[in-house]
Amino acid sequence: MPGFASYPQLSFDEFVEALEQAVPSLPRQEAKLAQFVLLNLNTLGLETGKSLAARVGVSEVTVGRLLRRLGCNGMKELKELLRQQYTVASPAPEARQGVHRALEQVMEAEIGVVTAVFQQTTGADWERAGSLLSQSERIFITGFQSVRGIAEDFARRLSLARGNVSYLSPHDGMLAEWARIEGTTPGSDCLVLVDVVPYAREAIEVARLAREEERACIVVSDEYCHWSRGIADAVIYAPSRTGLFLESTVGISLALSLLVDAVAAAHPEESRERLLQWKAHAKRLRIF
Amino acid sequence: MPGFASYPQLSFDEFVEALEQAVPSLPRQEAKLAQFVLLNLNTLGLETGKSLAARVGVSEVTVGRLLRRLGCNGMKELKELLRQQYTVASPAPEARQGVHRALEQVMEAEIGVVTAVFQQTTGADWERAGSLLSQSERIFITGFQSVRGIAEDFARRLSLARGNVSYLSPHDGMLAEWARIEGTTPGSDCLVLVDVVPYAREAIEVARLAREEERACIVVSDEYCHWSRGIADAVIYAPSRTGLFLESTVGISLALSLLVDAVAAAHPEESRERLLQWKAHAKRLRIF
DNA sequence: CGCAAAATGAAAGAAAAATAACATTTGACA
DNA sequence: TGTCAAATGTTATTTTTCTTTCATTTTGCG
Repeated sequence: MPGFASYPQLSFDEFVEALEQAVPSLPRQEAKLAQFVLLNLNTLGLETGKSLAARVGVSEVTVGRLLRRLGCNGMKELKELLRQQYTVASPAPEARQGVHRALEQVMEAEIGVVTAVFQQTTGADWERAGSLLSQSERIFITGFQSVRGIAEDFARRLSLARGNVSYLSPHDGMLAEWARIEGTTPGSDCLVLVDVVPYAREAIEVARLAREEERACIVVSDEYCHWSRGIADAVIYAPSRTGLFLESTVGISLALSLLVDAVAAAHPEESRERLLQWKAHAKRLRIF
Repeated sequence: MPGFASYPQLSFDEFVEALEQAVPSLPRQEAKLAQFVLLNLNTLGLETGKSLAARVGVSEVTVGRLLRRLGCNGMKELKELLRQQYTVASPAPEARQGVHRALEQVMEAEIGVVTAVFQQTTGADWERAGSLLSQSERIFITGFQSVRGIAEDFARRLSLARGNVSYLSPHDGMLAEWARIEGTTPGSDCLVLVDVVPYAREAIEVARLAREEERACIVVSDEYCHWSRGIADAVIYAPSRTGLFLESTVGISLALSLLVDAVAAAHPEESRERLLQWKAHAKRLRIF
C-alpha cells in the first residue's frame, strides 16, 4: 500500500497536467468527465463529487475512479490540492530543504502571512495609513500585552524616519500626553494601535477616545480583529495563526517595517538626515 | 415557510457587502468569523462550514447562524452564490490585490528571510538553543536599541511556555539579577541576546560576562553579526537587509516565535497549563 | 459469435457535514 | 448584585457525500 500520507504527494498543477495527458487514453465516460473538469477548473472547488457526476452525466463512482487513476485519492484529497494551490505562496520548491518536517506547514503559513501583508500595500487602507503617518503633526503609538514591545520598537524606528513620534502607555502614563493643549489643531494627531488576540479591552477604549477627540487612528492587528473596522481610519491586517503555540508576530513586524519605510520614502531628505544624526549621537555616547 | 425558492435571492457581491456592513454591529464571535471570511474570500469556496468554524475557533453552529443572519440560507446556498459568481464572469477565481511595483523585490527578499530562518531549524545551533531554553533553570533575555521591544516581547511570550524567564536590562538594572547567589549552580542559567546592526557595544560585553560566569548564551542576530560565533553557545541568524529604509525585523520575530514554540513543544503539559492560567488571570483582571 | 477483460453503475454502508433543539454562558442594565 | 435577553456552545438528528462491493454492460479480439 503505497502512500500512507494523509497529505497529497501531488500538486494541483501536476494533477491538471496528468489530467490533460490522460484524456486521450481514457475510457469514454471518464474522458467526458475529464474534459468537463478541464473546462471548469475555475469552479472545481465548489463542486462536490456528486454534483460533478450529475453535471457530466456519469455516476458518482466514476468520479472517484478517475481521480484515483490520476493519483489523487478521492474528492477529499482534490480539495486539499486546491486549497494548497490557492492559498498562494508557493513555498519555493527547493527552499524547503532542511526544514524540519513538522514545520513545513508552518513555513507555508508564514510565507502566506508575508504575501498577505504585501498585498495590502496597494489597498486604500494602506494608502491612508501611509499619508497619516507622513503628514500628521504628532504620532502616538501604543500596543498591548504580547505586542507591546513591537509597538515600542516601531516608535523607535519611526523616530528615525520622522519627528514627533512617541510611545504612549495609556495605563502607566495616564494619557497625560493627551491633555488638550490650547492651540493644538484638532486633526493633526495620529494614533497607531497594535493589538492581537486576545484583544485588550483597553485598546478599544483608547481607539474610541481618539476618535472622539478627532485624532486619526490606525490599527494594526491580526485577521480576527473584530472591532477596528468602523472605529479606525485605516486598518491593516497581519495574519497570525500559523500553527504555533502562540500566534506569530511576523506579520505585525513586517507591516510595521513597511510602514516605516513608507514614511521614510515620503520624506527622503529628512529621514536620511535623521539616520545620520542618530548614528553620530550613538557614536558619541559610545553605544556601539 | 418563507423562502420557497431553491435558488438564492442574493448575489455573492451583495453578500460580501452585507458582510462588510455588518461586521461592526455583530456579536464578538460572529464578528471574528466575518472578519476571517472577508480576508479569505479567495479560498472560501474550498471551505466547509466545519473547517471555517475550526479555523476561526468558533462552533459550527455559529457559522450557520451568521450566514442566515446575512440572508444566506446556510453553507449550501453560499456555495451556490459562489458558483453563480464564478461561472458567470471572472476567468480567475479571485481578484487578487496586487503588490506595489516597487515592493516586489522587497517581498521576494522577505520571503527569503522566512525560508532562511526555517532552514536553520534543522541545524546544530537550533538544536542547542532549543534544549538550552527548555532545560536551563533560569532564562534571561535582553535586547538593544531597535530590537529591545522584540526581546521584551520574547520574554513575555516565553513566560507563557515556561517559568523563570526574565527580561534583563543591563543598563537600567545594573545586572543586579546576576549578583552571584550562594547555592546557584553554575551552568543552570541561560542568556538570550537579541542584537542587530549596528551592534551594541553592551551586547558583546554582556555576552563575555555571561561566558565567564558559566552562563550559557544564545545570540539571535542578523546576517552581519561578527562577534557572536566563538562567544555564544548557539547562534541564530535572521537576515535583515531586504531593501527597506531600516533593516527588517521579520526574521528576528520569526526566529523568536519558533523558539517559543519549540520550548512549548518540549513541555507540552506545562505550557498548556500556563496558557490557561494566564488567560484566567487576564480575565480576572479584566484585561480583555 | 463468444469469451474475457475492462468499464460502468446500482445499492448499501460508512463518514462527514449541516441543522435543530436544548443548555449554558455572557453581558447589559436596573 | 440579581435578572433577563442575547450569544454561544453541546448534543442529538437528519441530510449529504463519499466509498465499497458487486452485478451488469460494453468493448476488444480470436
